[in-house]
Order: sequence, then C-alpha cells, then structure tokens
Amino acid sequence: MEGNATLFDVARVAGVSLATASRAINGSTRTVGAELRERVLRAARELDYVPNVAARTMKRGHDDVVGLILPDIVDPYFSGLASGVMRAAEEHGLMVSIASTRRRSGKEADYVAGFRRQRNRAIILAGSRTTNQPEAGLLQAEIDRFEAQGGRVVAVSQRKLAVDTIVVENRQGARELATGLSDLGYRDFAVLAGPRDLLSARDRLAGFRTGLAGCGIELAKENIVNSEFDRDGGYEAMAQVLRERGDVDCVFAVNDFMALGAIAAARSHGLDVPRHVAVAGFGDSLSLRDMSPRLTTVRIDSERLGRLALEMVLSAGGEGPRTRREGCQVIFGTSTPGRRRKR
Amino acid sequence: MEGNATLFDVARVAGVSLATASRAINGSTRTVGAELRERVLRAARELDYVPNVAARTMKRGHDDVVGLILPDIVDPYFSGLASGVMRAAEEHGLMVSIASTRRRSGKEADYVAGFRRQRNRAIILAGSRTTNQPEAGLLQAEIDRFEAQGGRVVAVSQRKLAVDTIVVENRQGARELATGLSDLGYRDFAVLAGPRDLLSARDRLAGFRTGLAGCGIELAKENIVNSEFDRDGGYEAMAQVLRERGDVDCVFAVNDFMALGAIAAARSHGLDVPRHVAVAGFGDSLSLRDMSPRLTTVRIDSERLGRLALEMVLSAGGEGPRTRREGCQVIFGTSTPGRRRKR
DNA sequence: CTGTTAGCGCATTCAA
DNA sequence: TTGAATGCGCTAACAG
Repeated sequence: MEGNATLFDVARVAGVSLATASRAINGSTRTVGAELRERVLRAARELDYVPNVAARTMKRGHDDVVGLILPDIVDPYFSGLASGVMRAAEEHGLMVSIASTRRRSGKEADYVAGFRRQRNRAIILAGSRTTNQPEAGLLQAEIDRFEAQGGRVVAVSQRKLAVDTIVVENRQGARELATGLSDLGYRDFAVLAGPRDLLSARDRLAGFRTGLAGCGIELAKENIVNSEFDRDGGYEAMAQVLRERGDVDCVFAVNDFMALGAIAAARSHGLDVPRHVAVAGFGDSLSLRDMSPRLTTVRIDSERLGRLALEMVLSAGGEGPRTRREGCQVIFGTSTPGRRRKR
Repeated sequence: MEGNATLFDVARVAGVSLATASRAINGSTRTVGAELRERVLRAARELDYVPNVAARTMKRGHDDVVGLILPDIVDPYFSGLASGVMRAAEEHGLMVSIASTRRRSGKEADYVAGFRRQRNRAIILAGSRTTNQPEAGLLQAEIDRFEAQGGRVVAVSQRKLAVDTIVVENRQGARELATGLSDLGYRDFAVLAGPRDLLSARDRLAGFRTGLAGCGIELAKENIVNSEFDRDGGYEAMAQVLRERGDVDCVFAVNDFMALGAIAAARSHGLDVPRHVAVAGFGDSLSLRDMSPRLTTVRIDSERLGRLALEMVLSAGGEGPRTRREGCQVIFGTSTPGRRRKR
C-alpha cells in the first residue's frame, strides 16, 4: 500500500461505476443492489480505501467537524463541557476542533472566522458573554457569515447573541444560595464578585443580592469587591475584605477557584474557615469535592451542558434562535456550617 | 454578501487571471508584480474572500489542523497538555482537533484513522502506553498509514511506538521522591500502584522501589495495591491498605487524584493525614495546590510538554524517530512533614 | 437500480 | 511575469 486508493480505483476493482461505488460506500438517497454493494465494500476493504474528506467537503460545503470555542481548557468547568461535547460528537461520528481564547474575548471572532475557513459544520461558543459591545458586534458579524455559509452555531452562556443558546441559570442558583445561607443564620456578607465585565459574574452577584434582599438583608456596596475570576483573584479580593471589612461572617466568591483563594487568604491572615468566617463558591468543581472544609457551592453539570449543546447544534431548527435554560443546584458543605451567635 | 466569493470572483474583479490571483494571495514560487498583487488583495478584501480550505487540502494532501489524542480531557494533566498544544498551535496558525479516548486505549487507533481521513497535518498522541501488545500493533499500523500519507506523529509518554517521542521521566521522579521520603525518616511504605497495565503507573512504582532500595528499604509485595488511576481507585486501594497493613507510615499514590482519594479514605477511617499516616502523590495538579495538607508530589509541567510536542511534530526530521526526555521535580508539602519517632 | 457527466475551488503545469 | 488549461476525489444531477 502506498499513496492512496481512490473511489475510482474501488469502482474499477469492483467493476461498477464511480457513482455506484460512491453510493454504496456513503449511502446516499439512492440505494444500491445488495450484490453490487457487497462487491464495492469488498473492493474498498481490499484496497484499504479511505475516503478523501477534503473532496467530499468541497461538494457538500461543510465537513464533519464541530468547532468548540472556550475561554480556557484548563478550567474544569470548560474541560467538563468539552468532555460532554466530545462524547456526544463521538456518538454522531463527528470530530471536535477546540480553540481556547485564553480569556481574550476578542479572539472569539477570530476563531469563528477560522472555523468558517475550515468549513466546519457547526460551532459551539462556550463561556460568559461580556459587556464589551464593539467586540460583540464583530463576533455577531462573523457568526452571521458562518451561518450564511450553512454552518450552525450554539452558545452556552447568556442570551446575548442572535443564536441558539443554552442559558445557565446563574441568577437562580445564586439566589437560592443566598437564601440558604441566610437560613443558616449568616447576616454580614461580602461578595468576591469577579470581573466587572463578565456577565456570569454579574449574574451571580445580582442573584445573590436578590436572594439576600428577599431575606431582608441588604448588601452594601463596600462589601462587594471585584477581581480576576481565578484563584489569585479570590485571594486578593479576600485580603482586601479582611483588611477593610473585618466583620463579615460569610463570604460568597462567584467562582469556586476564587473561593479557594479566599480560603487561602483567610488562613494566611490567621483565620480559620469556617470557624472565623464562612465561605461559599460557585461551580462545584470536581477536584474540590474532597477539600476540607467541603466547599458550599452551586453545582453546574458542565458535561451535560456540553452534550446538550452538541445535540442542539445538530438539530436543524430554522425558526429563529431557540433558548434552553439549565438550572443549577446548591450544595451545602462544611465551609458554611451555620452561624453561631456572635459574642 | 451571500454564499461566498471564490478566487475566480476575486480574479475577475481584479481583472487578472485565476492563476495570478492564486499566486498573489497564497504566495507561490512565482512572484507577482506589485501593482497586480495590490489589485488582487484589494479585490479580495472587497469581496470578503475566504480561501476554501477543502480545495486547498485536496491539492496539498493535508490541512492545517493537528490532531490531539488523549485519554481524558478532564484530567488536569491532559487539559494542561492540550492548553500547551493549543497555545503553540495558535502561534503557528494551526487549528487543533481533540479526541478523547476516555481511557479506552483501543480507541487510539480509531482516532488516528479518523485524523487520517481528515487529512490532518499531524497527530500528537498523549497518554501512557499500556502493556497491551495487540492493541499497540493496530495503533502502529494506523500510524504508519498516516505517515505514509505525509502526516507527522509525536507521542508523549513512553518510547513504545516507532515515532518521535517526548518521554516523561516518571522513574527518575519517583526515585527522587522515594529518596526524599526516606530522608524524612519514613520506613514503612505502601504504594497505591494504579492499573497493572499502565506503563506510567508501572514506571512510577519501579522508580519508587529503586529509590527505596538505594536507601536500604525493601518494598514488600503485600504493600503494593493496584487499582484504578483516579480518585476512587485511590480511595479503595487505601482502604485496603488500612484494612490489611495498618502499620505503614507513608503511602505513595502514583497519581495525585489517587492520593486525594487515599486521604479521604484515611479520614473516613478516623486517621489524620499527616499525623497518623503521610501521603505523597504524583503530578502536581494545580487545583490541589491549596489543599490542606499541601500534598507532597512530583511536578510535571504538562503545558510545557504540550508545547514541546507541537514544536516537535512540526520540525521535519526524516532520520528515524527522535526521543526527547523531560524530567520532573519533587515538591515537598505538609502531607509528609517527616516522621516522628514511633511509640 | 445503475451509469455518465459536470463541476466544487484551487494550485500548478505548460505556453506565451 | 502572466494566462489558459488541467485535474485533485468526490457527489449529485441527469439520463437510462
């Protein structure tokens, strides 16, 4: 075996026409007689025939690859989502191309353009939308081009683009968390609110505030600290809280890894979690499940989101953007055991 | 703008031939007069021309995508590696397709075949080799086909396939870990050795044993327990150790997540780590850095491995398989503080 | 049900 | 340096 057998070779060996060989192997609308099909398949096997995807793509206008754009593959939320996408893709005989923006949200449009050039069949766009309007415009323009070319697009985040979207109910989750923490007796809260321009972070803050308000607790502006969305951001924000607002009894970090940093910061200030201060996160990262104390958090099943996104992007649907909401569930751990009466 | 402008359209608008347009845009051997080139480029911009990758691939025989095959994208080691690959790929203008075998090592060959059909430019095969010989044969056969077609392949693991390989020095790392633990005064070891057929796990065990032997410590067979390579495997193996060999003072889990499970198992048996038993892992997963106790482990910079792999797979090299060794570094944490004299 | 034929968009040969 | 013509491998009309 050297270069590659082509469909033409297969047809010749099988003694049929090119078209018949194509139909037998690919299975088009037309059917092929059992005997001929058998002959073709046998010839293909003998010749170790491999279809040339590029040629097929040229005809069809798209390939069997779905592109996945995400902010950071190392983040367990997104690697979980990628895992779900890949698993579902395998079931459908699709390949998955992944592009990481590494949190440079402006890169999303570039990667959409890249997938368009590749003639990928569909794109899944994961990760929170931001408040950056000009960027969103460029992204939407690229998406429109991709769709004009016959590609399908699904976003997993907020409903901010004119595409099918799986919306994660950050608000609802944060609201329930707030209520639960209030029930546990906490009253003086601080929120490590993450980046100002990240909608997921904003939604979690907003939901949390709403939940507290429902319990008659107001969240003072001074008790909201912005920072990066990662472990170090949580550390710094918590340090600031401890410096400036020493009297809080519960801290909500809008992301598990920020919560991790917050706990580390508390420790390095000589405070124990949860004895001196309670901490809750958001995301329920698997690798943190064995942490001690077990972090109170809000579970998002990102693998499931990935699977749903792939299914959605494959289901035709021509009648305007669809929205599917996915809830999340509060998990109480030992990091918020309930407040003992103070003093 | 509707369907898509083709190179033909660009040529027409620019008032040149197809060939000239192709040469101006792609930049072939032939050069194009400055003025004509400018005209072509302008026309391309006006028409929002996007090259059809499929057509180009048909001519060239390969595209600008590199395939990455790994056992599990959710494992931080592999998501880190993927991150490195993607980062380097971006610098080279390449896309990355990722396939997860979900630890079904027989799937590797299937995905190599898949990437071959896609006419991908290169494949990076990450993850430990196993002792399964027939599987390895099938995989090698698919790799040979891929290479016969002009593709390049690099493996990151053990040097078991006839391809360029980046070898992770598991043995050396485990050996140094053993020596270090011995220096800390530990004498009675158990090893949670992971799956019997996984070479990485075997190498870590072997290195650890060698290291102990160098310190005059023999590792009894009964103190080696096999299990799955994940958190739950570590939990079960540790439970078995505690049941059957209560007297160990230090446990080495060949993988960080197994160590995590081991610590959880110890706790649920009423034992404190490290007070009652010390635990060490392997891998230095980032998300575990804030764990308490801080896990003693062996650091592998998987992001770097990914970057190196991509560079290697792009560098031509026709003279038989190359091997590059990458070391790893022992990190001591509070999970192995040093042994207090017993009794 | 099967065969013939005409491109898909591009890079590259061969002429000019 | 430029242009005209060819064919990569395949699918989908269009005949039969």
